[in-house]
Amino acid sequence: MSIEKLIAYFDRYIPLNKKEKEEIVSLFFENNIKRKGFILQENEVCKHHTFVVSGLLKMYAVDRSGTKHNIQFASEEEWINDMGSFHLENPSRLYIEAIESSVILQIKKTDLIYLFTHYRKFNIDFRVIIENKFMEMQNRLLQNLIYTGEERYLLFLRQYPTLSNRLPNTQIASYLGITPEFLSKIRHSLSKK
Amino acid sequence: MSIEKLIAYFDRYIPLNKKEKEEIVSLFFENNIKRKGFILQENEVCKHHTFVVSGLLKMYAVDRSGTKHNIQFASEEEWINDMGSFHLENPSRLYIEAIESSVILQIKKTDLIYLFTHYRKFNIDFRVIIENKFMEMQNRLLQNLIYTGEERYLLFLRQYPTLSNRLPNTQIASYLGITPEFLSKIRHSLSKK
DNA sequence: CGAAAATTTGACATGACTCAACTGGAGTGG
DNA sequence: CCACTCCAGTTGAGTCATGTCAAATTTTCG
Repeated sequence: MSIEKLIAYFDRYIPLNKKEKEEIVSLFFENNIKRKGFILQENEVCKHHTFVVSGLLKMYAVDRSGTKHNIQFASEEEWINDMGSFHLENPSRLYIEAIESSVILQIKKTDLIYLFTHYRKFNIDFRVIIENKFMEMQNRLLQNLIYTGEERYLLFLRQYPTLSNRLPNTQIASYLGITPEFLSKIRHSLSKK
Repeated sequence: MSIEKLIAYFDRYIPLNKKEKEEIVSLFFENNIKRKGFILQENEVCKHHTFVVSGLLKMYAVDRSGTKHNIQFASEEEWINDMGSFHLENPSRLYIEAIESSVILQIKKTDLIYLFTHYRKFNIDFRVIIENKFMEMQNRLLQNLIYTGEERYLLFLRQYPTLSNRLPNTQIASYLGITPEFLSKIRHSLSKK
């Protein structure tokens, strides 16, 4: 069962007692998303927080000219949602789409808040999760400011070797903030070294 | 007294009782930072979380060629630290420097953790603070991916009108991820409209 | 007042984008 | 399981946004 993966995940950081495990089982629900399926689209309110059991999702924004910009990927044991829309309950400007067919576990906002108010543990755990995401985001911003496309590509390969293999280059380019054509040229010039 | 500003700040979001106020008074300590003074430099571990009572600070990274890249500003009623270094206790790669002479209140990591473990309130409050910072950071990343320098400059003026007036253009350019020269050209071309 | 920093300006260089055309391989329906 | 479509990847020519460097000018703060 997928829910056991989530329990094992929590258990690793904040050992859970029986009652807490039961809460998890009753509050999270499972979903299967096919390749190219969406769990969030522009103008919807992001109503759930999502834990990825297996598969791979991407979150992206679409600009005026229709170009997609990947903000985040989420694979096994990672969390994803549009935090802005989730907390403020306003329409999202983002999409969350499955790159591979995926199994996910979701929780409604009210239920997550229930967990936060009744169990200090979860509050701490989610604070730490988000602190980590914040640092990752800050690093990425810095890398975008400091490094060229080629350097960012090499850093990405080093930092996410597994992901690199699962992702088409188009998706990597969109994440790095360059065009697929330019990434192709980067790869060509790297191969000559 | 500065500490009252901090108490008023907390009080606004999470009303505090007498005991909690006393904890705040005893755990935070005041510091005066002169213009161009540092509260964090590269290779130091970031040992404190900092609340700005008055003044203005910036956090930045320095790249290979010596160029500074502003990551964040913090003025009245805002928090600043290098979260990575603070939590993992490893040497920071960032600087935090006063742009204006500032009055700040600081708390040691161990004391902050004491607050987190003994008062659910603070845990929730800091989770919300960081969620907001995360969203801000994500927005900024997106803006950097989607918009040109000129567009980002106009967005900055609109989003932070007060800050824009207090900051030299050099600092704004560094935050936007463009050179001061290029910002100057942008301003010139805007003035002709 | 005087030094240091900020701003401006111009000539030139380059990283990265756009558009269009071509190729090859992967997924899908019959 | 084959044929077909379609999408990812590649390549090249031309262009644009932004950077670099250097020098002159103005502003700011101690």
